[in-house]
Order: sequence, then structure tokens, then C-alpha cells
Amino acid sequence: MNDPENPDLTNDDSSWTQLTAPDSHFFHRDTSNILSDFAWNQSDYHTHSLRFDTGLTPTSRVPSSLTTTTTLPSTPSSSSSAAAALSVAVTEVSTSNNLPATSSSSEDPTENSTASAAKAPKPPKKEKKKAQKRIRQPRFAFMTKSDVDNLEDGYRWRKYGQKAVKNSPFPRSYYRCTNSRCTVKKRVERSSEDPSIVITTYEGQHCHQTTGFPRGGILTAHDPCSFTSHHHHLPPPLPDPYYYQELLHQLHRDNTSSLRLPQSTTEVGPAPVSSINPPEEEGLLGDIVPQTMRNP
DNA sequence: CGGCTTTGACCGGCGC
DNA sequence: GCGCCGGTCAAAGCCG
Repeated sequence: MNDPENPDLTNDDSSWTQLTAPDSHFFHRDTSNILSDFAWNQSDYHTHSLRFDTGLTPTSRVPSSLTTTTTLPSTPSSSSSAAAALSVAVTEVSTSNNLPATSSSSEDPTENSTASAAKAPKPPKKEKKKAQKRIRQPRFAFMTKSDVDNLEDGYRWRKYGQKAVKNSPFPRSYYRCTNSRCTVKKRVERSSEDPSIVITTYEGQHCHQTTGFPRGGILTAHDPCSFTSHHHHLPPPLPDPYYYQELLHQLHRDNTSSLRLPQSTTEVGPAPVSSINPPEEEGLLGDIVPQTMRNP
């Protein structure tokens, strides 16, 4: 439970503190490309960002993590647009792992551990874990109003675990990207406060492109995996916090008028939503993102 | 038959 | 040091 990456927004953890000023750089990639890459139709999804700061866990340590709030368009289930009325995103970049998550070649510790763990006989387990020393990948959480738990995002995921979560009647599911070279994981759980909201937490960055997309997206041609660790010039595929940030802005610009913020939005997450009561003209960001969090 | 899900067990981190 | 809890493993079963 003390897991700093716990996205349990109802019982959040200080890891998810906000980053008020993204002092990091953005990948200047046209957000429309991003959207198209994922076949996300901006008009279809209502995306919001929300900060999950708050010091939620009284006893918790204050991680030196860097957190930014970003947004990613939610994706509906394979049943197309039935779900996903809104999504909220949170990002964490752990300082313990500032290296680009794309450094997922054979040298990637996480990957190694994953691979070895999967194959190695039981005894070596310990060693593996020790050596690994838990390297955190950047994480992004998205809150999506949806009827379905497993939102389609263009990637293929293999479920590898499910756990009951404390303070939540809903279990949390753990998924790994099926791409053997990709170390991205995601956790999916429902908000205990609003069961209609699905909280999806991504960890790491895909080192490949989407494997397919129901709405005509793109697919896979190259697999940067093999060299990303040696070449950093390659813009990391999603999820990437900075992409999301850009995305947020883009969405804000484009969709302000069409966006609705369901009431439930403000009910999820421990964020002091009551204080987030921006004027309407602030649109998407204004709805949920405190001023202090926004870029100038 | 391969890929995926389910599920109980195991392990490590953290608070007390 | 102990217990709780989150995260992961891996065997077994399911499904197309």
C-alpha cells in the first residue's frame, strides 16, 4: 500500500504530487500526429487532466518524484465509443529513474528482470529482484469514465495479475504489453468513489508502435526497441508525459467548446476539487487543473 | 496449439 | 521484527 505508484486516487500517495512547473522539455511533436497515431478522435473523447496531489498518505514519505499532470485521450473499448466520456491523467516521473524509459534494450534492467523472471526457475527469483532494485518507469494515470475496464489503446496487453485493493471494492488488474521487448505495464482499476470511472495507470513507454487500432490507425512497422538505448534522439512513443502535456493543450484548444465535464469528474480523486472551480472560460484545464499547475 | 486469463502463492517495501 | 499491502510469478484452465 505504501507503493508510491499507487494510483489509487481515493487513497493517493504523495508520489502523485503535482508538478507545478514542468521544467522539463517537451517533445515538439505535432499533437495532431499524436492523435492520429492513436486514431484518437478528439471530438469523441473528453479528456481532462486533474492533479492528484494532496498529501493523501499522512504517513507517507515525500518522494522526490517529479510529477506532472498530463492528459491522454481516453480510448473507448473495442466497442468503439460506448465508453470513455472523460479521462483524467496524472503523470509521475520518478527521479530514481530519470533515464528515458525507452532505454529498453537488452540492458534495460526492468526488461531483463522481467524476462529472466519469466523463465528462470524459482530459486533465482531473489537474486533477480535484488539486482533490479526496483527501477521505476514513468507513470501516467488516466481516469476514464467508461463501462469497460480494459480500454482499447491500440496496444495489446496480457494480464498477469489481479489484486484486491485496499479501500476499494474493485480489484486492480495488472497488464503487460505483449510485445516481448516492451516493458510497459498498465494497471486498471475502478474508482472506489465512482465505479463508472476507470483508472488506468501506464508505466513505462512503448518501444514500438501500436499493433492495431480499431479505428484505422497505424501500425507497426518499425521497432525502435533494439536501438533506443543507444540513440536517444528518437522520440519515445506514447505514453510520454510530455506528449500528453502537449496533447492536453491541443485538446484544450480544440475541444473546449465541445467538452463537457461530467459531474463525476470532480468526485474522483482526492484532489481538492472544491477548490478547483475555475471560470468557465478556462475550459478544460480550468475545470480541473489548478492554476498553479498550468504552464504560463 | 498458442495465446490469454485466472488465481493463489510468493516476495519485497514500508510503517509501526 | 512483524505484519500489512502492493506487485509479480507461474501453474492451470479456457478459448478461438
